[in-house]
Amino acid sequence: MPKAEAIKYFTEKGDEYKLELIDGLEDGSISFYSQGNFTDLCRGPHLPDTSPIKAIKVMSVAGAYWRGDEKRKQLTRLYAITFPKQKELEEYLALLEEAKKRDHRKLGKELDLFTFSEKVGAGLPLWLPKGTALRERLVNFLKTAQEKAGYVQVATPHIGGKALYETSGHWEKYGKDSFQPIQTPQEGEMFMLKPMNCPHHCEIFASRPRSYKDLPLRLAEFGTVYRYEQSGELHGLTRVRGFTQDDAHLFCMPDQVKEEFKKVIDLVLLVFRALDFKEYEVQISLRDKEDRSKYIGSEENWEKAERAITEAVAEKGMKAVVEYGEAAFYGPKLDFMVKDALGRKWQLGTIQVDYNLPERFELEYVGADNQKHRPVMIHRAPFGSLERFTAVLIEHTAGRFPLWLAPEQAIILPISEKFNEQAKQAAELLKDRDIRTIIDERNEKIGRKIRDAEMAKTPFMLIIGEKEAGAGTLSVREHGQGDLGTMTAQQFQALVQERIQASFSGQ
RNA sequence: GCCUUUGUAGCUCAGAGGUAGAGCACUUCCUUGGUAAGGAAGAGGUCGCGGGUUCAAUUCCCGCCAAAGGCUCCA
Repeated sequence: MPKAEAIKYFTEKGDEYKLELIDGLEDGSISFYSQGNFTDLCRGPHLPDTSPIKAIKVMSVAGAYWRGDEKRKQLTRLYAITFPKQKELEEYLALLEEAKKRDHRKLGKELDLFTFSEKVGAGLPLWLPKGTALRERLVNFLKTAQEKAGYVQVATPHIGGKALYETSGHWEKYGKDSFQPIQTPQEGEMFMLKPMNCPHHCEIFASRPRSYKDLPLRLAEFGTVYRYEQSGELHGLTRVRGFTQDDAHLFCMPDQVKEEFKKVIDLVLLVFRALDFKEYEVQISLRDKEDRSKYIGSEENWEKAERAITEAVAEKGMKAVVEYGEAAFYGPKLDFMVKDALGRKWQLGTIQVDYNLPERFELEYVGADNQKHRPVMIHRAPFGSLERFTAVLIEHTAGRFPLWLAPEQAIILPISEKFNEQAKQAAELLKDRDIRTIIDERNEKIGRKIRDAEMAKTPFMLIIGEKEAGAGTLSVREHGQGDLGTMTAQQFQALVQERIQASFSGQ
């Protein structure tokens, strides 16, 4: 249809939205499609005809901003799904049901990992003992890996003077949308809850003169930060207002950037491999192509930073997608995206090259030439945040954590109360052998104890009855597998160690 | 923040203008049982919070808070 005719058609219909769309279309590329007596502007075709549509279900309704712009009006969007066969629709719905069972919010509650309290506040997770046990293991795992990679740990406070964020640019960029400054009895004195760790780390770098011999300086901190996320964005542990980043800032000389960046890629991949994350997308997050006002720093710095990332990725031989407009305001990023149970993508690991904050904080080191030089910063977090990482881990494993991470690795199940004493002795023995063990001392039958332990997804169940008490052995049952037979505590320990080692060597 | 929906016991949920109910969990007792739920009794709730309408509100209306699915945002 010619453009003029299309405009006439929608003017008569009084459809301002379609008129706006036509306005942006080339004359000659304007097509209409009809279905029955319904005719509308459509780029089409989606289907040759409607015959394959046999099963339809409306999934949800939601408001959606016109053309994705939150300053524009919101229209009602209907989400519906169709299949050629009713059975396929049912299968798809069953699949969704299965995915919901892996939902970390549901499993987090069932497995006693974390909780929320209205009194504490939305988006402020409370880690329960079992969740904390898991979290601490993740932390220790990464700390060990980082120590090997030449990182040093630092610790900084949860707040920082407002001036710190004026220097970094965070105040200007996010100040209004942040938790507001904290006042003190001292007139005019203000502190911010820290939304990032980098400014504090910059000050550590600046705390004394640095030599090129000190570089790269790798400052690591499991730093808890607070961001006032929009209320509608909060989502379980994946999007929260208080979270702990496995953060580090690497201060390097310009010619060290690429090499350091590649080493960080290796660290992220090590983490993903250890946790069996096989499906992830590597995303190069660059600036918005049109709107450059969102970013700080010179064109030259940005180009250098983007080049460092692109080249490092190419030299690593990694497949990556490029997304424009996804960069941080101070620099481009390499993001590792992983999907949750329902297929929603989340950013976990991130590595960022930053020429700008060192400039803003006037960071310097003395080079071999005895001249002052500006370092380059790499911001990086392999997990991203412990909260989000744990959430995705729960959904990937459906709560059946790798043995080395399981809050409880074994549960001792006495056949009857008569064997509780022997169970306690066995538990002590296993704890001495560094196996996290609990006992089910309840007055219940063995079938019941096994059922509950299976539901709690405890990796190993150790049954002690008359036979075992007499022989000094344990009957071992593996979660989801069944009876493995009897063995001594020593043999069981060997089994556990073997399993843990296997999970680290990629089976 | 915006749109739609939801909020009843620790959990999953039923209920109705006349001050609440089930299953599981919990406590006690009986049972001492060998690989996925033994039996009985008991206890447990300001029906998210604050207003309003009404003789009477947990139920109807308004506001707030929180949650779910989207949109927008994400240092």
